[in-house]
Amino acid sequence: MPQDAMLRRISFYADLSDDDIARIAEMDGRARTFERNTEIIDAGQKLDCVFIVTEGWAIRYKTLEDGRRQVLNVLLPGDIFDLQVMVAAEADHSVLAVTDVGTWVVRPETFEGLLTQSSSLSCAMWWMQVQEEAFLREQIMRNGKQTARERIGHFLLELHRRIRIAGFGKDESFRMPLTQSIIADALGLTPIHTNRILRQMQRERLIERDKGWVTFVDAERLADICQFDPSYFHLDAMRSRLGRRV
Amino acid sequence: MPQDAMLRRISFYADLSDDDIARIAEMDGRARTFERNTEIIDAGQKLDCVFIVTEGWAIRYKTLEDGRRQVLNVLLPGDIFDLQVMVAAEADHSVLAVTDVGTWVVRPETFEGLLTQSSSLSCAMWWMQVQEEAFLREQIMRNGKQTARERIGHFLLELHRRIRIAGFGKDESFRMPLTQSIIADALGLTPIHTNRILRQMQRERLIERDKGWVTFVDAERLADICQFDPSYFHLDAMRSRLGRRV
DNA sequence: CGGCGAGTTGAAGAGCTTCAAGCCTGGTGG
DNA sequence: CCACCAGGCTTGAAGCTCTTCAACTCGCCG
Repeated sequence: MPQDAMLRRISFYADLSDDDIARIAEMDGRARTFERNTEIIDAGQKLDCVFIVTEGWAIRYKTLEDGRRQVLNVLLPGDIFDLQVMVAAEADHSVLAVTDVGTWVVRPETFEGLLTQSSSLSCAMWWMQVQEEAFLREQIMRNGKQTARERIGHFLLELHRRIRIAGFGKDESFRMPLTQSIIADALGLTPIHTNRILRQMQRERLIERDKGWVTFVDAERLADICQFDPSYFHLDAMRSRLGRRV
Repeated sequence: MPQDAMLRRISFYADLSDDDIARIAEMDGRARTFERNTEIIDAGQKLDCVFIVTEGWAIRYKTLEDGRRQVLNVLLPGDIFDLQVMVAAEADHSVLAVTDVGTWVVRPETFEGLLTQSSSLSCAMWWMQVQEEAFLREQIMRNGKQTARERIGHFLLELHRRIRIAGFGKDESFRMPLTQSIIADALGLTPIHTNRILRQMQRERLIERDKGWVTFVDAERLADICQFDPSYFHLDAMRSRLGRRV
């Protein structure tokens, strides 16, 4: 069911009642799929619906007039975008399907209804929002003050953790469909340099790459090198609030 | 009155009724001031109140373990931080007073009451939130894909516009209390290079600097050079929603 | 089998950093 | 009233990280 990804994700942020689950399952909306390499949202377009990623990877990005592209963030299954639609804003950036992407499209009123009806759902949405903003801040930190090597390691560790939260991947590895060009555009590097650093990290046995999978050989050492401190995920706060492991 | 800055700012985002204005004026809270160069919020601390800047400049920043500092954003009079407190999160970054800073401190319940009582206020808050996230994204873009020269110009143009919205500055100039070190830490540069570029921009007669004031000699040319496109402020959308100039 | 997108590698060069030193200005105290 | 100090600003020179340009390889799909 297309709402599964959303359910799985929201359960991570809040304890849902049976009513909540029913509300999400019966939520009015329609499925819409996007082929890989197609635009889901174009910068400048009027936003009129909330999207929930049910499947696949997408990227938010901005382009400068001369074509330079900056990837802002990665969207994974369970991610919701954009709550901006609530104030009828225009998109100030674009969203591109990196793989084939499945979405569930919901009218803002429907979504708003969901939030006002259930304080658990509303709270979960706040958490997702807080986390998303934290990702943006961490992205600024990484690209502003870290070396290419640190950026790439940090980025991979973040993605791994997010993929695990979304319910995919394994303990030390995950499928990573982003091209080196996309990684480069996310981290403010050239694809060439990104490639060199990735190869170097393999040579140093920090990571392994095979058929689109990334494996951390020694995640702790890597986290140490990159100064990856996952406190910005706010998992502790959620844990203590919910009284369970997250 | 300390709430003035907040009133002035919110009026920018929504048409307030007399009731709304009264609600803000009577909002329960206390004034608190911070001397320049003191911490307003420390990373890791439990957030328990909403702050509204009534006076002065502050910066949000993160530090790496080895001391490298990244400035994430600048806080100006009228800015509200942090709505994260609504989910009782811990601060994942710090806030530092750059000048002497006046704040109005409000309990989350009080603030939430304000939002639930008035849809205008709630809507204004959404706009501020959308705008703040847009600033973060623009910061990522700038630092990731622009040259030092472009970054500095873009940053100055953004600050000028924000200061104007906050109700300060003049058409082509504004008081800018950030040191070159802070600018450097915001833009992922060294203070030395920041200085060189600033001087170069003066020599090219793009800007003038005097006694902490920055003046744009030819704002249009500068915006062109930096590819500064203020659509991320979402002013058009607000204008059409409110039916007035903003 | 051919072509295309993605990945890989080398060599040269630009942009920014690092280290080092001097300057300017506003505030403090004798 | 002036000397002095500290923080911020300014400039030079050398060097490193990352970019640019160019070419080649690999794997996949029609």
